[in-house]
Amino acid sequence: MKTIHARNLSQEKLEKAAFILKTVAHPLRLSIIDLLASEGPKSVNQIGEFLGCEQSLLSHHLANMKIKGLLKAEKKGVQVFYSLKETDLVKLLDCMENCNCNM
Amino acid sequence: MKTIHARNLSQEKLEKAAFILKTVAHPLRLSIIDLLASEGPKSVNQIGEFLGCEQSLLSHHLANMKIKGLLKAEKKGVQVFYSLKETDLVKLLDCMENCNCNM
DNA sequence: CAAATGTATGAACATATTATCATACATTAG
DNA sequence: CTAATGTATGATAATATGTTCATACATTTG
Repeated sequence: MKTIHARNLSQEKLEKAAFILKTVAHPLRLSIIDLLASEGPKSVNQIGEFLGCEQSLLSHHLANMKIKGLLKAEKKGVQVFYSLKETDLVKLLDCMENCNCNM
Repeated sequence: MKTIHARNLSQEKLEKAAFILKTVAHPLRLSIIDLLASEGPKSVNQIGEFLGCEQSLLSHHLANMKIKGLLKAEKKGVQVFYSLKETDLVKLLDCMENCNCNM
């Protein structure tokens, strides 16, 4: 793919934005963000119970979002509490929530 | 994957949001949206010149975004002018632009 | 130490996404 | 009608993503 010259957004901004959007563009991940945003840090099990999601799948998603810088993790004993690293993510959720895209 | 019970966002909202985010989560697509948002309807060739992108690749992306309800197309002679169908997309761009996510 | 609990990880698989190429189609110009 | 231009499409290939399963690892409890 050739270089992109966007009028308003720089190439770097575009790629960063796409990277974040890609990481977030999944129902389960959105619900995780939604949960952590409104409830604060939660352990893997707690998140799993809230969202009705299996441990392994959840762990994979959490690890991925952590690697990509969206979440942070804090270990307390045998449990790991995840929370939002980038609180700006809430803005994205708000944006989507108020979006009347009729598709 | 089991059902998701998000605290704030309904399952339907979550899937709709993820669908839109997925469609948009690509540098080229973001730049297309950015261009159409600031310049209005543009033909495939015009977009290609602006963004330095090949015809076929661009056509595929445009068709995809059209199918998914983000863009609309109007044929004028041999040319096809694309424009934003969902102007709310601009909000998303603004949101990403103002996001200080340090990743 | 052994067992129980909470979490992570790797393999395997299915599916989706992105890009490229060749070619088809539609419209206008000559 | 033929050629030129603009756009769309299908096939293919490469890569990425999402899910499941089995199992490993770490920590606490008894």
